[in-house]
Amino acid sequence: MKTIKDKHKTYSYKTMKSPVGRLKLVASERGLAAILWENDDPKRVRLAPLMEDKNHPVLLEAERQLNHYFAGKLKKFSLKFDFAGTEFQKQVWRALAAIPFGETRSYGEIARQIGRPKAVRAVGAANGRNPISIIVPCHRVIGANGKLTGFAGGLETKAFLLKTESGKKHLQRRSMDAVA
Amino acid sequence: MKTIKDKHKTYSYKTMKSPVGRLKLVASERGLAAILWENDDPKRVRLAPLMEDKNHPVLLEAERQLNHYFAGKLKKFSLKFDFAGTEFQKQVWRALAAIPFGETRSYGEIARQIGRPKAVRAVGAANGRNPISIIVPCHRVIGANGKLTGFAGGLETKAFLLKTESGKKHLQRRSMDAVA
DNA sequence: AGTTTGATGTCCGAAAACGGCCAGCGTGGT
DNA sequence: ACCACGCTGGCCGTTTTCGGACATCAAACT
Repeated sequence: MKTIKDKHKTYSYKTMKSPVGRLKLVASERGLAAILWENDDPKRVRLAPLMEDKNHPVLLEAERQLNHYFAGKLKKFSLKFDFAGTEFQKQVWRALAAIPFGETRSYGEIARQIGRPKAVRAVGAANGRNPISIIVPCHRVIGANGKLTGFAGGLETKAFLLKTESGKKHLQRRSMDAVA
Repeated sequence: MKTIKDKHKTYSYKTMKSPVGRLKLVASERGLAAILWENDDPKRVRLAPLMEDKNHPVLLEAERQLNHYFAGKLKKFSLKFDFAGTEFQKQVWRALAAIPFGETRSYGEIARQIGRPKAVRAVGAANGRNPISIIVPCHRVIGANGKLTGFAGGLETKAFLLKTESGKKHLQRRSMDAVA
């Protein structure tokens, strides 16, 4: 039984096409809440009541910036987020958002950065729960050995995104090789 | 850790004095949500963000009716409720609300009434979680043998309320004896 | 007349499982 | 010596699972 509907907040969503497949953008009145893949595991990011709203200002703006990004014309997103998660998760996600275009970090680096050097696997888990794909660039986090380990949108997509952003610094090349 | 604040609904509350101690009335825009005892176990009824609002119309009306009730001038409350609970719990609570002034029911009777004759203990549990004390008269539910078994506001209060309503029918007298 | 037993929905705490990890070793090949 | 691998063990937040405990009561025992 157990039929409480408790997430009283409701979200608006709209979908858009992109080079990495159809995306579902989700927002509340407080900001962008999620970007999900077409076949995203429904229990990876959990959001209660969704209502379609193709004209939600936040969604329109997010779509606009994404299009620019995929066109190679935008390297830094500028949007308000409405994260729903634990304190720890939000710390991780904020750290992710700070990784510049074209660079990568290891899970350990993120762990150290948020002051929990040993919470490495936990960072991995939080990464996997990042609700805002692409814009909060969890794809820029790779193994300390340069290997691409996991990605909700599929490893090919992760590789594609990194390749698109490539020509930069860090472990970029090696990670590309690692997935090939 | 684990610090998600998820109950996005916010409630208004105000307190009032009564013959059974200070009460805290809580309401949403949809109706009365709770009436709690001064020293109510905080985990008995859980409500997220409370904001004091002494002029909330629902709260004022509830206070008015309660005062009339304690003055012996009101036997039937008339208010909109905003229950937060499982389907089962809401069924129980609705059944409670239907018990007339001055009468009592056993946990088993309630169980049968909602069509789950065997869910007797579950009814007891749901009773214990009744958010709206007094107005949703969980004090009118007693053991099949007439004993007063439990009450968030204390058994004395339960006895007091029943006594106040007494002079009616059913197991009333016996239950009074049972607690003495 | 007491005592035991089984059925029921929900909550709570404890414990275990589960990851998008990684440093430290040991091994085996050059 | 060096490197590339792979295995191992420990680390950590979150999720899941599980075992009781309840505002009971009729029926079947002792």
